[in-house]
Amino acid sequence: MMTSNEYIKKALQSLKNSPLKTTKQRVDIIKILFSEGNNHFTVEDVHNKIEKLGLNISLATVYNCLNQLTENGIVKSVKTSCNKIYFDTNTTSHHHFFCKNSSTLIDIESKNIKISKLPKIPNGKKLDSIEIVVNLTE
Amino acid sequence: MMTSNEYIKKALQSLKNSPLKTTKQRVDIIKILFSEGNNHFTVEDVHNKIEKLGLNISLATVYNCLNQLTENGIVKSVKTSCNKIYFDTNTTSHHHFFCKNSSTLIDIESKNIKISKLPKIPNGKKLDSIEIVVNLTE
DNA sequence: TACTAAATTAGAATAATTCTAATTTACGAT
DNA sequence: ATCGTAAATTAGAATTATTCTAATTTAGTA
Repeated sequence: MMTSNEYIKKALQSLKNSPLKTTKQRVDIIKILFSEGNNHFTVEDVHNKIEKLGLNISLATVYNCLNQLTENGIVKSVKTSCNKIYFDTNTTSHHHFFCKNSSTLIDIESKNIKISKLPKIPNGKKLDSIEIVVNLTE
Repeated sequence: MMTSNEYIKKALQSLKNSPLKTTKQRVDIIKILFSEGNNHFTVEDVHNKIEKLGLNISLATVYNCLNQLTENGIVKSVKTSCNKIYFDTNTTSHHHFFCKNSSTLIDIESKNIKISKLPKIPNGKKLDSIEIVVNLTE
């Protein structure tokens, strides 16, 4: 199990290895995202934390930053049956519980869910990814 | 295999059996939705067909109608990794291919996909539904 | 230290959807 | 058949999430 500092360090290293510049805003956002290890955030969540910390990062930057971290494999984005995009600090292949009442995501490790039969992929297309969401109620 | 008229008749009967009133607009929209059997529509798709047919149904009504048909089990709604809600005339339990390039949905029959292992449902929650989306590229 | 492409920013723009409040309609009761 | 009423429809405003724009600032290389 990694400590939160290790998660942050690792993510900052990925940022350095990416073509993205290491700006103050990106470092602050990465610290917020990875301060609790694997976690899920909406843009709103991140922006709220920024305000609470007294940091001054515009909403546009939060969007830009999260999108670019996603494009560069530092976080992952997840769409759910509510209308917001969630950003996931767990970039390994995995699936999700989604609780409709509380609008929260919970990771399902790959090894804990198994598909034993898949349909034939339509002609001319190729498999990109399989997303499984197990919807929960309270 | 049902004919399109049979699909329409069946849906209109479900409308009659529901607490919803049988209005001209709802009948027109059901005819559009079910005229090709199982199919997927965005609100925009439906509204375009309405315009093309020279019908006069406001966008608000299309939204209201599709939402209420969904609430009453006459259609199903599907969220995809693009940001639109799709309405699905197939109300049986099934899954989807989603082609990211063309933004199209294709049904996967329940029997053609099988989950052989499921994680433990978190305490205090209960299983609502499992949504599997097999994302495709061209 | 200076240069330049990239990043940040505020605010406008867009896109999908929902809300509002006035008008119209479906349909059960008369 | 007609009436009364709750439900449905409507146009347009409002909201929500997100992206765009264009001016300013900054990171990192030369």
